[in-house]
Amino acid sequence: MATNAYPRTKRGIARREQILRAAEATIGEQGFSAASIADITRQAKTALGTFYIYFSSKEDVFRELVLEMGQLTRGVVTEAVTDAPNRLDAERAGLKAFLRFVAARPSLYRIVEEARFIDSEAYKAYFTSFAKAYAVQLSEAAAAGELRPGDAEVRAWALMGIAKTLGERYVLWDDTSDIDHIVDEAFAMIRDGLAP
Amino acid sequence: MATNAYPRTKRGIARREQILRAAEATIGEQGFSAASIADITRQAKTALGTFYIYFSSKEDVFRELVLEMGQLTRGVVTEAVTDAPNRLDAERAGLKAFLRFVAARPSLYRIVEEARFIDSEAYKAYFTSFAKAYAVQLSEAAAAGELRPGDAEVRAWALMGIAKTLGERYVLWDDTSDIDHIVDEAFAMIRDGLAP
DNA sequence: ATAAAACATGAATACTGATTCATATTTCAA
DNA sequence: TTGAAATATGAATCAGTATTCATGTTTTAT
Repeated sequence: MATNAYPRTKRGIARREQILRAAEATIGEQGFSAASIADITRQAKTALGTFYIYFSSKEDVFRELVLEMGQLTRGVVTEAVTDAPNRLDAERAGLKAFLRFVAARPSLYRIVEEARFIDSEAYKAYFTSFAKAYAVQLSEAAAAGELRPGDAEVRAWALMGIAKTLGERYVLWDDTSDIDHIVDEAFAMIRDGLAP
Repeated sequence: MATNAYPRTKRGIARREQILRAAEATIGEQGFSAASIADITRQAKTALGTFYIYFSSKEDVFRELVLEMGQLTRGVVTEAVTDAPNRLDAERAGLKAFLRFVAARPSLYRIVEEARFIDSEAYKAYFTSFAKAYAVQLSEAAAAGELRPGDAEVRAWALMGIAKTLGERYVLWDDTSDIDHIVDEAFAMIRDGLAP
């Protein structure tokens, strides 16, 4: 029926979740195009048609995963940052929390990045909204004298760029590295710059 | 014949180039999956089958475009950096040259980013090799006292992350912004850090 | 207990688009 | 000039897979 209706029974709720997690794993590993609905339902141990009871299309699950990632990342970073005594400490804590999250949910992270090519609106919305909130924090911190003055929006995007790229390189590609070391080095640069 | 042989006549050389440029534009705009061979050859004003005289598959043109981007970026950045008096000036010049290049060849840039999902080996090779050369520069500059000491590899990836993300946000999404301003703000952060 | 609503199934449908191929045309070395 | 090699053509082939649907099974409200 391609209803994408929310399930009304316990069984339904569980099935939908099964399929969502299978989609996360399958699409995360194989990529959006290569992952077929059959692959997803096979992994979820359900029949092919069951997929369409809960999702109206492949794009649809994908979008839901991107949304989910948005909420999770925001939650994880926000929580990590709450008890930081100042903005610079918050930056370090936020970066570390983000990289840990990438390590914990690599598939979800890859999906968000692929969203750029599958559902660019969702991708833009995700990062633009994140950047906006981020810039507010940076701006306030600068006003409070906790940061050197500067364009908060450009800074927000630059800092997100650092986090994204380090996550890809040192967590997705090579997860044996010591995250703490990466965070320390990157943070030193963020705090003090490269000038001697 | 799916030979992917290099052409032997002037006409052949010109045709191959036509198709390559059409592939750059078409794949760059629509993305790899959405861009069909028919779209590409239509744009190149050739017959569908002609494509397979010069390229063995869609992946094949794609890979060539990624390679091409690698050479061009390296060339552009290297040249921009040659007559910088010191490493910090080189960073600024390199960032500006990169953003200008993204503005000049947005399709090529999008293709490289999509390579992560289409031909991840080519993608990894491209960035790993770039990062390696970059890290050498940073390392030597630090040894010469032009930069504060620090992990050159992490720095290289962080700096590449800044460039990539700013390129996406301020050039691909919103090319009306003033590139010089973006470069100045980002560079100030790279040089001096965020600490007050 | 029972019927209506939810949910599950997987074979069949439908469509897209990559790749091939038999056939023409053009180029170029001898 | 000429014919062998290169190049051009686009209809036909072929494979994959997203989505539907007719038919069962399970759950839940009464």
